[in-house]
Amino acid sequence: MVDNEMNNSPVTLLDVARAAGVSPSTVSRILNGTAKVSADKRKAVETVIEQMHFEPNQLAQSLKSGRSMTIGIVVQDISSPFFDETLRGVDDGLKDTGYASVIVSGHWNAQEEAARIKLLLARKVDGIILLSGRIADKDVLHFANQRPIVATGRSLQSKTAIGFKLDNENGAYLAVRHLIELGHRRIAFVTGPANNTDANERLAGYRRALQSANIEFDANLVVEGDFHEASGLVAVNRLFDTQQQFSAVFAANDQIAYGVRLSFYRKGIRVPEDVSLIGFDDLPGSLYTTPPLTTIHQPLYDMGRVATAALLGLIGGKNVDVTLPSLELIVRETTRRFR
Amino acid sequence: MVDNEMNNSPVTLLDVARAAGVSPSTVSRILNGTAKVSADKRKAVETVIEQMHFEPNQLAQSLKSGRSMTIGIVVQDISSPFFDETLRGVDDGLKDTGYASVIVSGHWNAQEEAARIKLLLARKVDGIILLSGRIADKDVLHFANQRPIVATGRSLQSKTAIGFKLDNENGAYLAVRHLIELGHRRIAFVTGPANNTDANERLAGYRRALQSANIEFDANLVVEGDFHEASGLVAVNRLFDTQQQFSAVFAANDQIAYGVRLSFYRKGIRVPEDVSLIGFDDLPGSLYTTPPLTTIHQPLYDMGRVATAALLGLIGGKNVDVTLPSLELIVRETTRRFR
DNA sequence: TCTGCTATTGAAAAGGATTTCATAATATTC
DNA sequence: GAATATTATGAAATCCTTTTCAATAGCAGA
Repeated sequence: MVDNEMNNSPVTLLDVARAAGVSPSTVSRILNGTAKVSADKRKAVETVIEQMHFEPNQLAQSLKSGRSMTIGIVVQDISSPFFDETLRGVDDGLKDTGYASVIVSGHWNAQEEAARIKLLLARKVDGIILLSGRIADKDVLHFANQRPIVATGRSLQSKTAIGFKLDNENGAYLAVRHLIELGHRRIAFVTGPANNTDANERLAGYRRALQSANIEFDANLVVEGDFHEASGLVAVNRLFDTQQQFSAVFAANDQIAYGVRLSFYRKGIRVPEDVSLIGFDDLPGSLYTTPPLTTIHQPLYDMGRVATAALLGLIGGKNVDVTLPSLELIVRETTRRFR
Repeated sequence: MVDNEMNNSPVTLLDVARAAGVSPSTVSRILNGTAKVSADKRKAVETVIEQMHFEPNQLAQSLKSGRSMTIGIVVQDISSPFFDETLRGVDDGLKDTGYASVIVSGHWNAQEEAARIKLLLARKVDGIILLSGRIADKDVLHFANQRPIVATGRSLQSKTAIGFKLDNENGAYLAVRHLIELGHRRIAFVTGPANNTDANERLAGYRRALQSANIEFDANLVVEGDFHEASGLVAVNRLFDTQQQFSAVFAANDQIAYGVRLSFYRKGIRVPEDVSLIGFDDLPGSLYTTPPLTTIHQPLYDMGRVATAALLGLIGGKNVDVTLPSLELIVRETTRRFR
C-alpha cells in the first residue's frame, strides 16, 4: 500500500529501471532471463519490482513479440452444455501454458462466424479453435493463412489447419443397433436440422443399422428437430398426430431426448416400460434425468483437450497428430427389451 | 487473393499510407473519423485499404489508447449451467459494443481467483465482471483500484466497484411458504456448503418461513450438499437412513434438486404424488425435467446483462445504478397439496 | 605493462497505431 | 488586394517492451 496506488498511472518498466538505477534493457533481461546480469543489479531490480508492484504490460509485450498469448475460441452457443464440456477441456488444456482464451459465439451462422474470426484475428490471437459451425471449409483454410486453426466437426488437414470429427454415422449405428438388439423394430428418429452434417450422418447410421437388420426404412418415423429440447417435444406430438406406431425413439442429441421424454410424461407413457429412448452426446445432465438416459457418449471434454493440444502444437510449429477416443454406447435406464 | 497473402507479414497502416501517398496521420484520421480529410485522399486511402485487406492491429491501438476493448469475466465453473446463463447475458450485453471478453475460471478458490484477476489486469482488460466467488471483498476493492469491477453475489459500492446480489433469503422464504401453503409441515432442506453465503441466506429464509407458520425448526431435516447433483442424491439417502419423516424437500439449488429427484426415482417414490420438491435457480434444464421442476427463478440472464451495463457505465465514467428484477416463484409440476 | 577477449550494460531502434503541434494552403473579410 | 481566420495535412512524439548493436570495464595471457 506504499506504492503508487493513489497515482493511477501504472508502473512501467522504465519506472523500475530509473528507481533501480539501471537501464530498461537490464530490467527486461532480468524479467525474461535473456542474458546474464550481475548479482547486485539483479537484486536491486528485483526489490524495486517487489516494492513497486510492477507487472509488465502484456499489450506492449505482445506488440513487440507478435505473440499475444491468447487463443480465440469460436463456439456456437455460449450457454449450451454441449459446448461447455468441450470448453472445459480447452480450459484445462490451457492451464499453466500462459495462454488465455477469448471466447466468441458464432450462433450457428456462417456470416457471424466469419465476422468473429476476423475480430479474433484483429486481436492477434495466436491461434483459433473453431467448434462446429457452418462456415465453409475453404473460408476456414483461408483464415488459417493468418493464424493456425483447429476445427472440430469437420475434416481438414493443411500446414496451418487441422480439423477432426467423430464418427457420427457409427455412433448412430451403435445406438440403433442397441435398440434392435432389444427387439425393437419400429424405431422413430428425431433428427437435427436438414442441412446439418452431423444430423445427416446420424441419419445415415440409423439407416444402416435398420438395413443390416432387414428392417425397412420408413420415412414417416423420421421427424426433423433442431437439437433443442422443445423440438423433441413437438416431434413426438407429430408422431402421435400422424398415428405412427413405434416402440423406441432415437433422438439425434440428448437435448432432443429431454424434450421427447417430457412429451411422453405428459401423455402418461412410461419410459422405458412403454417406450425406449436413446440420445446422443451424453451431456452431464443425462446422468440425472428421470430415469437416467441411455445415450452415445461423445468425448466432448477430450475433444477440447485434443483440440487445444493440436493448436498449441501448430502454434509451436510442431507437427501434430490427433488421436481421439471413440464414441461409446452408454446403457442407462431409458432402454429396455421390447414387450 | 491479389494482396500479400503469400508474404506473411501483415499490412500495416504505414504500408497503406505509403501506397496511398499520404501520411500515416491521414490514414488514422480516416479510420477513426477523427478529423476532416479531403474527398480525394479519403477515396485513395479507402481503395488502398480495400485492396490490401488492411486491418488495424488492435494490439497497437490498445497500447496507444490504453483501452484494450476487452473485459475480463471470472466465473467459477466454466461448464455449469448456472454461470452459462449469466454468461449469455453478458455476451448479449457486449454485442455491438466492440468489446470482447476473456473468460477465466476461479474454480471456487479465493487464491485462484486472485491469480486470475491479476492475469486479466496484466492483459489490461478495461474492466472485470466477477461472478460469485470466494475472494474477500477487500481484495476486490483493492483490484478495483486498477480497473473497474462489477461483482455478483456480494454487495459493494465504491467509485470503481459495484456489487449486487439477489435476495436469497426472500427467495427461500417464497419457496418454503409455497410448500407450507400446500399443507406441508415436515419440509426437508438440502443446503449448500456450510461456509457459503448464498446457502446460509437460503437457510435463513427457510427458517423464517417455518417460523411464520409456527412450525418448529428441526435440524435433522437439514442436510448439507454442495450445489451439485450427486450431493442431492446422497442427502436424500441420508434422510432416509436417519429415518426422517417429511413430505416435501426444498433444494438449495436446481442441481441438488435433480439429484434429489433421481434418488426418489430409485426408491420408487413418486414426485409430486408422494413427495413435493422445489428447487432454486430455474436453470434452463428445469423446464425439461420429469416432471418439470417447481423452483425459484433467478434472473441469471438479466444479471449478466445488468452487470455488463453497469461495467460499461463504470468504464465510461458514468454513474450507474442497478435495478434488478427480483426472484420469483415458478410453480411447475413437482409440488402438490399434501395428502 | 600492453594487447586481446569476454562479460555486462546502456543507447537506440523497432513494433503499429494515435495525437499534438506546426505548417502550408485556402477561404474570408473589409 | 492585403490581412486574418480556417482548413487540410504531415512530422514527430508517445504508448511500453524487447532486442540489436556498440561500448565500457575487467580480466587473462604474454
